[in-house]
Amino acid sequence: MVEFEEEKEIFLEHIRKSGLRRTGQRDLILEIFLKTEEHLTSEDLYWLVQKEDPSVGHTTVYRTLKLLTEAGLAREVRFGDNKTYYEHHYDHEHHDHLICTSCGKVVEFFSQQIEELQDSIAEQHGFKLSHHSLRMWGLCEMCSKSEADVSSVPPGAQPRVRVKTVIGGY
Amino acid sequence: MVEFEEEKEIFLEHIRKSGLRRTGQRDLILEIFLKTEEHLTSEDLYWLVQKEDPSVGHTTVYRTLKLLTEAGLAREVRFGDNKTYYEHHYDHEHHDHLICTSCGKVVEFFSQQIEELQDSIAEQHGFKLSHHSLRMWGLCEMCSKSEADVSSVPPGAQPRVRVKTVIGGY
DNA sequence: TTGATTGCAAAGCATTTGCATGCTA
DNA sequence: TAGCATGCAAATGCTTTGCAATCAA
Repeated sequence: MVEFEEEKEIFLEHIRKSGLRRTGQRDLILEIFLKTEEHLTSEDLYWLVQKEDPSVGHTTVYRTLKLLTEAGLAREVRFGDNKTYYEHHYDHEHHDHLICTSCGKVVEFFSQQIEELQDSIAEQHGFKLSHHSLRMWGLCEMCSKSEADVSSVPPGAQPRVRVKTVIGGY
Repeated sequence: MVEFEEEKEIFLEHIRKSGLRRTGQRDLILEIFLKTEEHLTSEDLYWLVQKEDPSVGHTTVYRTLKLLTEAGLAREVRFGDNKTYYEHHYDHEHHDHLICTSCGKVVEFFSQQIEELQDSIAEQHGFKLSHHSLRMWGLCEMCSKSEADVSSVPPGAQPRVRVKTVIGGY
């Protein structure tokens, strides 16, 4: 069984429409991106690709992620650590992010009510909206419980977001 | 009449509490920051400071802006061009941003309803919220009117945001 | 064959850091 | 006088670009 047929077709269609070329590297990068259901940096994806084909360069991964974004398969997100993460975009509901500033956990959520309010605010200001980004930072349940007790931070917890001074606003 | 007394007092108080020192550079940078009611990068502020005192270095402006942020006088914001902007924070209502992707115009807005929805969503997920960032991108009224007609872009319009692929998510 | 694609190295940017000197408290 | 602050230069980290070689159509 072939996986991600639809996504791959969309990619090929985008390649075709834009007069670009299909290459082994692009296929491989797309494949691995689609397989990985996580927020990835270009760097992260680069290392995954390396395991399959060590000849692929950093640059190609960067360029391919841009391509996937243009094709509507990927979406760029930032969590406040000055890195660009990519997540699946095609066939994924639009959503926003809740980010734990202690352990780096990211929760995706969606609120129809907020979406509607946003549209109406944009309209009030005469804006034709193309996209938006809503991020909320705070302590997740686990981290706020163990706030006072440093030793109880989950072992191996790797904060994705190390917020010194907050980027992206309060 | 002395302007910005309150802000200056807050700054001095912060200096005191943190065991830091008051210097001419910090005073000057604060003064100019307070005078400028705009979204400024460290670079922007650096050049304004240069006009008054060419001996002040870039580093000091960076460091002082961090200080002002810690003191609660400034707030960092990002609009999608990978630069950090600063805006006044003290005694300024919390607000979010609408950004025109064509001319770079930034509109500040506030919605009590959205704030409340955010709080309730965070609560549902067990998060103790510390801050958030909501940005919406699109075309402002003027730009969407002149969309088809490139020649009618306002002369001298300096897009603050040059969005190639969107940073910060849709 | 033609022109897009690749990978390397180098360049770009915004931001941060090391360090000797200078200056508040 | 102690040690924080400053400014320079260099380093950093992520991302983009120039370019010669390679490869898809």
